[in-house]
Amino acid sequence: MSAPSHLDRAPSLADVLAHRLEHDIAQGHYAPGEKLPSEQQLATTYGVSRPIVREAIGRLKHDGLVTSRQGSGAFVAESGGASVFRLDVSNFKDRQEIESLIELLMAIESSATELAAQRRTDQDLIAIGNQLEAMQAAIERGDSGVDEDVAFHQAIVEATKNPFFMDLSTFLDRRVRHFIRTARANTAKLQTGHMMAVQDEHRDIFNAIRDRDAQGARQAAENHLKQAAQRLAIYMKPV
Amino acid sequence: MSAPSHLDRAPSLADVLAHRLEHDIAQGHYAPGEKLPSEQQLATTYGVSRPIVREAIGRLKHDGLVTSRQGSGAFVAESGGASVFRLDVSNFKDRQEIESLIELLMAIESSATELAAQRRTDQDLIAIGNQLEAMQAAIERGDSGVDEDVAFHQAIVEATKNPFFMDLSTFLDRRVRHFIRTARANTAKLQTGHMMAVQDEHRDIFNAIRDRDAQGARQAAENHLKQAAQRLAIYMKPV
DNA sequence: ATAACCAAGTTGCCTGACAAGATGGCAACT
DNA sequence: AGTTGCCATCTTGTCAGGCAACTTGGTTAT
Repeated sequence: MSAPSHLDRAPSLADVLAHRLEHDIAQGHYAPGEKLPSEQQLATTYGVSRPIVREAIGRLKHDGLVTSRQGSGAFVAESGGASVFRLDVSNFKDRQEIESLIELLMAIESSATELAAQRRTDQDLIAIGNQLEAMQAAIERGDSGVDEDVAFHQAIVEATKNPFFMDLSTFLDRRVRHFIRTARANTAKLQTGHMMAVQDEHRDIFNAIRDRDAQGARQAAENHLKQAAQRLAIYMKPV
Repeated sequence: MSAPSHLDRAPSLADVLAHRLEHDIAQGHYAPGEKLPSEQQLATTYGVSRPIVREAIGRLKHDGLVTSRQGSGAFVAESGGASVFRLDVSNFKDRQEIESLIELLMAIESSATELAAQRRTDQDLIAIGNQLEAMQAAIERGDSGVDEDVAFHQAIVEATKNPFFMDLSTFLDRRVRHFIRTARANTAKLQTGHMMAVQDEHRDIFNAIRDRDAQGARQAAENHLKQAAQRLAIYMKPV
């Protein structure tokens, strides 16, 4: 079935070529705006076939590092560097990586909560309140409430109206939530006492947002995330 | 939302196919761990050739959405969602987007400064101090000092030892700096008075980091970024 | 000199083919 | 029977060659 015993699969030729070109561009070997060699030429110099070159270049195009014009050639993108940022998270649960990820999540979420308090519309507030109630219902139902927890934070982030916050938060929440799930499967320890605390912290955040108290919202969010990180630490295996 | 409405260029077949598969996976049309149709099959069903299918799937692999095993097939990745986050920034001067970007930058940078104050080694402090002096030299030289400014912040972020902060900050700094450069080319207005203020704010940050005053570092950073945003607003064209 | 034009180069895409790895079933053996 | 070993078959990875659409720069004709 799954059992993804990921031995490092051999990198494909397109992989190594893409990385090589990427490296050459970053190193300034090809200047911005410069035309890079034709596919045929790259194929011969690197000893691979043209489809491989196409795949590699296609990847760079996708990452905004080069743009190509039919009939003309491929050019490395101007405007210093890529127009898309890639955040690679190795699926592997490396403790260090998870902690770094959580730090980033805390930074994003606390700022987002502050902004949400400043900008929330009445509709935003209603949405956040609904998620708060959904969380309450989950608790009384005896559910894990992880999904509702995430939804609550998502509703807050959406009130910022900042797409970057929204996207990043979605991604990070997903990641961390996934980590929690897999980790919890090992320890299998339910903590209903914790959830009451979570809900109290959530309520503080909600009240601050309701009152448009930006500073208070930030502090409430920081407090909540700090507590959450501590609760989470239980699931972390000691190194 | 992130409609790739690249007006300049018609989307390639691989593009549309990749987006389509991406959409199907996100929509749950293909479950995690499920094997998706063979390349040949996809080629016939979508009416394109196998190389195109390969390119599209290669892109999804690159983004961590699917994994493929030679001889077996391609499977959509487990672990809820992608393992890489893509932040697409349309290269061009959309005021809304720049403001959102700057907000994100402020969130990252102020948190990073706080962390840096907690974790800095003596070596980190020296590196940051060096950049501070370089900035001073640039001012006295009459330079723009944008590069030195960025380098100062980079040195701080590196002191966090958090790779995600480092990478994201690098990207955002690059983007914003690029915006400043192009915008400044229009207004072409040098502001030596501003730079003295910048330097003062930088010094406050430095001192707080030196004293390991996390709270003070955060406040100094927030103050600096707030001021910087206001100075930057000059370059923003009214909508 | 200027304008139309054509040939070479380049990307976008296709067909066909072979090698390497994986899978499932069939046959042989215990 | 149950297990083991082998093989046909499928799938991905890679290659070769070729045609169409487009860009570019020089050449020719006016």
